[in-house]
Amino acid sequence: MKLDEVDRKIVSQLQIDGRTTLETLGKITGYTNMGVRKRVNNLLESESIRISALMNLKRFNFFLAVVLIETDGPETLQRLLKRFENCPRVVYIFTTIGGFNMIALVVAEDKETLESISMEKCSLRSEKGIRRSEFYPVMDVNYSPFMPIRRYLAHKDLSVPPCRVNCKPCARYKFERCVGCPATKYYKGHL
Amino acid sequence: MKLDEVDRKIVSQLQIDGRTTLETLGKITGYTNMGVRKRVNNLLESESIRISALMNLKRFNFFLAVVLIETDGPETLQRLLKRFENCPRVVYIFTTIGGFNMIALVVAEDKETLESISMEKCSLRSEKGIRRSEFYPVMDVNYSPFMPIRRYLAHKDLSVPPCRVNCKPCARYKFERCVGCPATKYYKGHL
DNA sequence: GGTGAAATAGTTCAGAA
DNA sequence: TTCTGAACTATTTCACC
Repeated sequence: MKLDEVDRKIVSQLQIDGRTTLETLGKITGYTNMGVRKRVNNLLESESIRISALMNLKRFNFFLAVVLIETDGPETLQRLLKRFENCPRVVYIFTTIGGFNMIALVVAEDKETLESISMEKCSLRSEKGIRRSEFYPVMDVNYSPFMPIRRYLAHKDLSVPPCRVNCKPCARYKFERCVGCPATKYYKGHL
Repeated sequence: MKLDEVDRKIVSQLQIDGRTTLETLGKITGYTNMGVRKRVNNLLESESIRISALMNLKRFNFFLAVVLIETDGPETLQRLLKRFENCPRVVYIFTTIGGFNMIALVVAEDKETLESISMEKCSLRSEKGIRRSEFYPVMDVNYSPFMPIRRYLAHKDLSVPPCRVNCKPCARYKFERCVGCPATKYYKGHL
């Protein structure tokens, strides 16, 4: 995908405000609103860009962590990716080249719950076949506190979490040291 | 910031499509468009959410890397944060607790240029006071290829890059092994 | 990419809950 | 304080150039 000057102006503006009207985009580019509409629609339909609500981690008191993982092979890696595909607490999982072959960004609504996804049965590290892992709690997110948090707010009515690890029998959940999975009816958090 | 059921529905929908009309949001929540307008404006004005264009890393052939850094103290860390504040290639810098105290997400438009920001004078690791660093090129971004890339498309007219390291005298830039900083007039990339 | 008219959507504000 | 309804303004859409 290549962008010309006009596309660049459009995308730049939509980065600042994704709801900018076609009219305004027209003024910025010197096109009519129909002209930019076609550009914007092309960018969206080709999935070159997506216009989406990001959440302010600071405002919602989200706690973020980076998890580094070394798996014993590609099967474990694939199993992990599949298992956490719909986990609301996983923002991104990168597969990487190097000593660690997987780096994940995870999020939770308090420190206790972040601890759960660091060590409990529902954590990334709990998967069989992980040789080594490191967990880095994030103190501060620099440059922009806005992040594309996935699915945190949807359903809340499942009886089994997307990762298939039930919260109910978990000691941390029982003793109120974890708010549980946001996708299930067991969720006790504020979101 | 706390969200009620209505806010949650609104934000959920805006995550899927940030340009959803107030009318549609009204239908989803059972409110009138005025009702949701207030909600949406509150969310935006309080900076709880931001609606923004994300770029598809795959579509634009972006190369991503995770950089782990251990600094010799808080001064180095602050200096680094300040220096890369406006670097278009830095997506996020997290300050963390643990063996590494800084984790950055960086982006480039080809492998050669990614290599530059891994080792050249304009790289994060070039800062004085770094004890140790690791660089993990990302093979694959899972779950969503969309990322809030900052400032990549703006200006392109500076004579000195935001990090203050000139591209012109750099050997990699001269020998076409780096497209240069996207914020400057020396930029030779496709974006 | 642009036009112009029709259709949708957004805004304002007085008043109800 | 929060939402509604109706009138008004702005924006978007559609078929066609």
